[in-house]
Amino acid sequence: MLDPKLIRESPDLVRAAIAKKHLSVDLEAVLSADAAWRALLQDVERLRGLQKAANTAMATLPKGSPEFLAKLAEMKAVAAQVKERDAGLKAAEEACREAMLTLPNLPHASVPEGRTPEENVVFSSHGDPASAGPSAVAHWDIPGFSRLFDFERGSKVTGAGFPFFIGEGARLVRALINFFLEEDARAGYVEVSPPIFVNAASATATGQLPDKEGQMYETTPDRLFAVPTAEVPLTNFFREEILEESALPVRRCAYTPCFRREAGSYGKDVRGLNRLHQFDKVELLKWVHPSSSYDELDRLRDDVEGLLRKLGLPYRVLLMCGGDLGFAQSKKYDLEVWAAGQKRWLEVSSCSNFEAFQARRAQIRYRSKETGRAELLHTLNGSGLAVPRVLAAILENNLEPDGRVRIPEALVPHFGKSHLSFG
RNA sequence: GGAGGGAUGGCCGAGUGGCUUAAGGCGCAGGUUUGCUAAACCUGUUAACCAGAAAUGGUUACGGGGGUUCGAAUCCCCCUCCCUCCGCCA
Repeated sequence: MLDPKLIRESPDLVRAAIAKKHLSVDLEAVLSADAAWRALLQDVERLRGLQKAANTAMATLPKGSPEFLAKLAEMKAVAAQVKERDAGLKAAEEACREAMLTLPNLPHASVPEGRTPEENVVFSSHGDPASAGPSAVAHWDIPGFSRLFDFERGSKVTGAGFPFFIGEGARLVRALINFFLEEDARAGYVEVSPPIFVNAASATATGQLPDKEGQMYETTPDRLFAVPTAEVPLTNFFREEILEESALPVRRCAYTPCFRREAGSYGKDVRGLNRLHQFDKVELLKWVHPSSSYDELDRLRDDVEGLLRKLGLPYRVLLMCGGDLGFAQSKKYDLEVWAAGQKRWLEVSSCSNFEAFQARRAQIRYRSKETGRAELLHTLNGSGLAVPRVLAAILENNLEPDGRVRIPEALVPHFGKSHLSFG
C-alpha cells in the first residue's frame, strides 16, 4: 500500500499514478474514508483522555466517598459513549485501510506511457530469432515429444496442466534448476529452500489475497495456499521485522515448484509447456536500501539476462508501460525468450522494483544509521528463471535435423551429455 | 493426536484491579572523574498513530482477538506460537 500521508497530502500524485496505470480507482472515496476515520479518532481520543484523567483521580480518592461516587457515575456515562463510538471507529479504520489498499503503487518517472502490452518498449534485443530457420517446429510437434513430456497421463493422474516429465525430460528440468541456482549463487544470491505452502497472512502481505484468491490452490481444512511463486514465502521471511542497515542489501534465491490455477486462460497460450498449473521456477529476491533500489533493479535484470546469454537463447527485454505495469510495481522489465517453432516470444522472467509498496504492507523495515529510526526498505524480485518455457525454447531453437536437441554448452555439465533424444 | 508449562521493553526479569510505559539488572548514548585503558559515578534511553508551521500536546500498545469493570499487564473466554513428555512418522 501507499503511504497514507502521501495520499492525504499529495492526492494529485496518486491521481497521476492511477491515470498512468490506466486503472479506475475512486480516489475521492479513499480521501473521504480517511477524513471520516480521523474525525472519529479525535473524538474517541478525547473521551479516552477524560477516562484517563478520572482514573488517576479515583485512584487517590477514598472508595465510597461522595467525590468518588460522583466521578464513578460520570465515568459510567463516558464509558458508554466510548463503547459506542469505538465500534464506529474500528469500522471506519477498517474501511479506510481497505480503501487505501485499492490504490496502486506509483510508477517510476522512467516508466513509459501506454495502455496495452503493445505499448511496452523494447529495451534491448539479443541473439538472432531467425537462426533456427523457418522449418523450426513447435515443441509439442517434435516427434517423440510425448515420450518425455506426458500430458495425457498427467491429466489422468491430476488434471490438465500437470504433465509428467520422464527420462531425459526430467533430467533436463533438473539440469536447468541446478544451472540457475548455481549461477545465481555465483552472482551473490543466497540459496533458500522455503515452505511451498503459506498461510493466509503471508498471502495477504504479498497481495495474493484477497483479490487473487481464485488463482491459488487452497488446502482444506488448514487453509494453506500452494505458492504461486517463491516470492511469497521469501518476501514473508522478514515480515514484521527490522533489519540492520549494514545487512542490506540482502539477496536470496529459491527454487520451488509453483502452482497456478490460471483460471480464464485458453488457446495456444496454454499448449504444451507454455503454461502449466505446476511448474518449476527459481526466484530472485532483494531487500535493499531505498537509495539503491533502481541500481539494484538494473543489476537484477542483468543477472537474469546472464542466464539467457549463457544458454545462447535469443531474447529481448521489455520495459513495461504504465498500463501493463501491474498494481504493486514501480518499474518492471519482462524478459522474453524466442520460441522458434511457435514464432513467438515467451515470458520467462519479470524483474520488478516494488519500492516500499510491499514493505509497507508486510512491515519490513531497516534501522537507519542516520536517524536511528526504523524505515521501510525496498523490495525487488525477478524470476531466474521459469523452467518449462526455457525448456520449450531450447527444444524449439536447438532441434537438429537428426531429431535430437542440442544441449546448450553451459548446461552440459548439469545434463551430462551434449544432446537430448526423443527415441 | 494426548498431557503439562510458558509468551512482559534491544536482552534478562519483577509485577494478580487504580497514581505502571511498566521495578531491578544488562546493553546502549551523553557527561563527570582519570597519564592511557578499564572501573566508578551522574544523566538519558520504546514504538505506532492523530493534531500542530513548529515547540509541543494527545491517544494507543505487556503474544493476538473478544469480554467483565468507572478503571485490566493483572480477572474471564477464544486463538496463535514456543518449550517439555508421550504417541506416530520420512
